[in-house]
Amino acid sequence: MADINALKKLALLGAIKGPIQLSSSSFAKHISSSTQTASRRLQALEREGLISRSILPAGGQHITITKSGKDALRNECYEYQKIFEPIKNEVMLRGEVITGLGEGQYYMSLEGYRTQFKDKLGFIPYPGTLNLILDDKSTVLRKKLDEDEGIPIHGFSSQQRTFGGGKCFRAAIEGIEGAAILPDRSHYPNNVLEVIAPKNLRKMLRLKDGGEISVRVVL
Amino acid sequence: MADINALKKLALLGAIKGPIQLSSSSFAKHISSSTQTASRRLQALEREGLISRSILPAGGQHITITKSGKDALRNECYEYQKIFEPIKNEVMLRGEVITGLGEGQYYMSLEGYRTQFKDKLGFIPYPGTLNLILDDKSTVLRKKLDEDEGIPIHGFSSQQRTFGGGKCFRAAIEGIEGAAILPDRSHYPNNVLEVIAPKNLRKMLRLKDGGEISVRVVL
DNA sequence: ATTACTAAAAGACGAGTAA
DNA sequence: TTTACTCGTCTTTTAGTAA
Repeated sequence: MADINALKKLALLGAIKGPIQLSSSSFAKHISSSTQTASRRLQALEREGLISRSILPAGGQHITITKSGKDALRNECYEYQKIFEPIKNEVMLRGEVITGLGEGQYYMSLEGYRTQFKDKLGFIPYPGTLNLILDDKSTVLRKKLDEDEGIPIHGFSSQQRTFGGGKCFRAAIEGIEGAAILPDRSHYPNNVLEVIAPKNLRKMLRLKDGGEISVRVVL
Repeated sequence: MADINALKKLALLGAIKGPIQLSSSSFAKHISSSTQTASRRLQALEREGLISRSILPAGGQHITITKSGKDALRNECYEYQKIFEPIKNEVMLRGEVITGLGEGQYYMSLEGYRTQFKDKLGFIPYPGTLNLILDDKSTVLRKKLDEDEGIPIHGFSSQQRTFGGGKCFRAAIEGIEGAAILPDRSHYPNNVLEVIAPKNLRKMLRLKDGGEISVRVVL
């Protein structure tokens, strides 16, 4: 694995938000090394896909941290938080409502899923999922759901095709009982959270795209 | 600087809470290295005062992360959090009320400090400080106060002795207006926060030692 | 001024081994 | 079994240099 510390320094210099202009020599000071090593670090980080750069003809370079670079940093952050955070059996996640791919409605209408949710969560989900794009802090905390086994939802097959499994967690969406669902093979990036509830959450909470809500997920 | 990653692993194995029993060979697996390197890592961490160990005659060793080891981890944690946390001009700190060294009462009665607080905060502090022992999460966040310049409080001299300076921050203690004070040379470890207010906080909030309160510090 | 190569110095690694 | 030494090897670093 590449030098995560160098990546951290770049993030702290602002490369997490957008491209920053930086020369190898000035970066060398930040990581207290020679310019050669600084240059090599940047090469290595680029090679591993953690940053992307464009060397400027005038000198210096534009550096941005890529998605997988952010993931690596998020993971580190999460591990350090785990050291100091008290062990809780719940996570508070905040995010912005977005319109999903529309497939949630289809899946939630299938008997194979509906009966499982009924049995395991005690409610029949409203046909449709509410999708949230989590803020950065919540995206870090969301990793906790990956580590926990949660309530398993099994896949099944119809004559035409197979439907994948996953897991879910009881959750309170702005106080309303529901669940967060994590398909084994999600179509969404890790900063998107799918939630379901017995009722239409969009209507009940009068939500529009871009509206911010918080979800308390119980592990 | 020593291998912070090895220290992180030890923390995740529980060495932050108390001594853990661990052999070099089992630690080797956790850091994916040879037993020799694992042994060397532990030696290095001990040499730098980040962990303390006692090698057991039966084999294996007891390992605890020291105070300065915790500080190093807290610092890492804080830096990673800074990457993802939105830039806020306030920090929420939580902690437990403790009885301090009693010197707060003396210092807060001195004109040299009282007039400065009056001028800079707009209130004359009640003679006495309330001391909080912060929880781990808050201790990490408290570092933000170290980095900010805050409102400076200058030192002064009487004929007998000199009194040190420091800085303070406006704060709301359970909603009551006050301030957090950070002497340049504090007698307290970094998980203790001293707060002042125009009134006697202990009385107003009916606080006893061990009572938990939260302080919103404005930067 | 840059970036990034090559080559020599420094450092880290794991095998073998002692206690 | 352990911990931790030495030693040969491999890796990483910096100095020097080119583009």
